[in-house]
Amino acid sequence: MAQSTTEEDYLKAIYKLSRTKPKEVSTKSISNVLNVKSPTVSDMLRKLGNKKLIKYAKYQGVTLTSEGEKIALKIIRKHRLWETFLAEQLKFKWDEVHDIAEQLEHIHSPELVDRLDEYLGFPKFDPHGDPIPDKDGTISIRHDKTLDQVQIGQNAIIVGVKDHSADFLKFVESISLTLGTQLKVTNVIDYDKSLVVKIGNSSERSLSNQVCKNLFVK
Amino acid sequence: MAQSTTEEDYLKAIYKLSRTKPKEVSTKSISNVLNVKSPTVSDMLRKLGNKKLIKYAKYQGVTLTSEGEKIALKIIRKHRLWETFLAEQLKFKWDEVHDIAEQLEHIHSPELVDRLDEYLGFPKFDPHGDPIPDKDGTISIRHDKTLDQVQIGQNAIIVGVKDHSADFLKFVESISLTLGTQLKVTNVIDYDKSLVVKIGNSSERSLSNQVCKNLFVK
DNA sequence: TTAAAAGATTAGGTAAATCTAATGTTTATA
DNA sequence: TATAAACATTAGATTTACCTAATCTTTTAA
Repeated sequence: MAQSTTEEDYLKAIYKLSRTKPKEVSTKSISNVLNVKSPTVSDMLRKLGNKKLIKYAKYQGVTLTSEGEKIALKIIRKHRLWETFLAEQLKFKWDEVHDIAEQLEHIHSPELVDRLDEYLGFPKFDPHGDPIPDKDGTISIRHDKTLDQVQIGQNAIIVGVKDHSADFLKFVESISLTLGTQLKVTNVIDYDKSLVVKIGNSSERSLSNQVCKNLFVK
Repeated sequence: MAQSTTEEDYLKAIYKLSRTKPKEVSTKSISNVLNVKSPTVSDMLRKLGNKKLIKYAKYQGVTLTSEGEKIALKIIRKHRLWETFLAEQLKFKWDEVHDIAEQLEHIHSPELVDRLDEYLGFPKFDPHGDPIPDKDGTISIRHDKTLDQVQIGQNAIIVGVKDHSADFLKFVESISLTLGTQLKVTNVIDYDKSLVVKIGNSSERSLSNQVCKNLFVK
């Protein structure tokens, strides 16, 4: 049986939350992510539980069943493939693609997703460096460290972002910190854990700890 | 104020119906096209009337206001641009693109439509030969005759289809009657108004009047 | 020209997804 | 460890888009 786009949004949210936080996902956290009140979430959890897409026991938080995870990964696959299309083919900036992909991810057509994948040359990562699940739902897990973990004197290459907000993306773009950018950590300020880095060949620049924690590097 | 996708579907249906039938569109005809019962249509007409998107007087049929027509044309523009993308870029067959475009036409992003238009090289016609409204909502009107109006001995080129059903499209494709195909009317059977035509360089073939009426030619 | 048929609208109801207010359960801390 | 705070659920209401049954209005045809 098919899902409504609302149900898909919940499954995606639960999937993403279960990656970071403890495995059990709370009603509150879903409510925050989806911008709905908690009773709304409770209702939907009961519904998804009945459909066997999540494991739900009242007051205990939820986890996806393998069926639920499969659906979540399909949505994420579509989202990231569309983001790639928008950025690479239609030349949207990386802070513009998210909202449009948020709509496109709900287009239903298995054939379309796979053709798009092929059209784009089976990309492994989206414009933000996030891995794209393949046709079978296999997704590679990110093992990269964040920039705040890089030692003084070492080099790093930007391979992804943790914060996907347009604000953050616009900021890092404005200082030329796009994917693939090389940089070198020239100093660490103990006081506020900010870093001084040299971006490419330009002059040095200070980056707050908050910024560094949101940049994946290799 | 924005429209729901349902409202958009109604506006598009009214636009299309007002092209063929008399200018005033009936509740019944909308109900047929959208596969909903007439009371549902009545409700929606009242709503669209309040929003000034249609001119609606009970029992009198409806017409679009210029605001309503503007919206309908935007949807049609999106639909036909997406169909073009699906057929030309993703290599879908012309009977496969409609259903997917039916979903894609509701993606909301003015920027996206215009970039897609540019990406495709500002196409004037979609894969079925239907004109694509431009950015300002200007649409060229089809003046082409249908194949049943071609005289014996004359040549014709397929430039469009009137029936967009997958069944019809599959059939005409199966006998190589795609857009741009040249043919010659070699005989007209008075009895059932069927035509005998020579398609390209292949052998002759009979086409029923119903088929001929659904093929636009030049 | 009027009565039956066709078509349109109103009345009343349902399901999905949301909300607020009230109540129940867990967790954290005084 | 008792209790306040935080969190989750239930109860009841709303909106949108749909339905069926009943009632109007218009059209058609006898």
